[in-house]
Amino acid sequence: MKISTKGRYALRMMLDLALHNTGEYISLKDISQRQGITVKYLEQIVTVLAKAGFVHSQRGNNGGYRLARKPEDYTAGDILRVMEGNLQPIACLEADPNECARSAYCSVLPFWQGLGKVVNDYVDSVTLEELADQARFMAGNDYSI
Amino acid sequence: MKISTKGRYALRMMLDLALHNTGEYISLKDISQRQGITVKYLEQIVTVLAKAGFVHSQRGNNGGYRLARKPEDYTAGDILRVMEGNLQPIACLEADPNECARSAYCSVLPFWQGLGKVVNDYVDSVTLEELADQARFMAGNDYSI
DNA sequence: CTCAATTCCTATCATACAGGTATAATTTAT
DNA sequence: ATAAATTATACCTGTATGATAGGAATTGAG
Repeated sequence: MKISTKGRYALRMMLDLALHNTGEYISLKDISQRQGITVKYLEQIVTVLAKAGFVHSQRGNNGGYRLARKPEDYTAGDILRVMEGNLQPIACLEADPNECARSAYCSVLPFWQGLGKVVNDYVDSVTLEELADQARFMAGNDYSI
Repeated sequence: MKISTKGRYALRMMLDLALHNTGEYISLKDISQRQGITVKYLEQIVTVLAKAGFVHSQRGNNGGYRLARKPEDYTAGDILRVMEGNLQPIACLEADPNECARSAYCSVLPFWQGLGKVVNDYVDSVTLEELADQARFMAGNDYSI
């Protein structure tokens, strides 16, 4: 019952991009220094975010990444689901194909469905802009975090 | 972001005991047949439950396990936390010793704390008795599930 | 007392995933 | 051209998960 580092780091990376959302491209090197995550690991994470259309990339010198939309148009849930897959607590609640044989008469299923719902509702209630606001508030306008 | 089979099976096992809560001891063999889980795997799970004082065991012929308290005195959260550890979404939120170095100025921490709270509040809002009611309702008094 | 049922204890094993490193190819701005 | 950056791929190590298995110890019933 844990969020993996990929999901956590993705959130911090998107937050970093939101705090430096000037329109210019931000290099992974800069993000790496601010966040204390190796460039190599960030590459793996940002590749997924780019494929999902969450960030735009620019190759070459002065290249890097920037947000594809405005910070208020991402929820934390959007970002986490891209990295972690759906946020359902058990496999039975994912796509129907690999449906559990007991599902028709599984009396615990509604309980798990309820848990999946509160989790997804919560993470979708927080936007990237709100996280950025929180970061600016805590850092007193020092966006290095 | 998944509950492991240990947690899921523990819940089904406790539910099975609740549905057969006659005061007599229930053998793992019986539970195994009803739940489709091997006796050997059930042993591992019930050992944890017994150490936590959630079930009482009786050795020897006609031995087995029974609930230590009434079904309404367990929450699903009690059972899951015993098997899964605390249900916090990230390690930073566990015991203070291995505290993250960034925690003092981590602007994402409140978000994760909020997620941990909705998860724990939800699982603590459902009792074993309520799960048993649901099972009896769905099975029409056939407690085999 | 003995036997059978059952808990208890300790291994073992395969697989998957997490977390991270390394190397090299390709693209682009200047 | 060349430097900086992305992109792709492959590899590595450790740990957790999801089981299975063998056997010892305990107990109740006959």
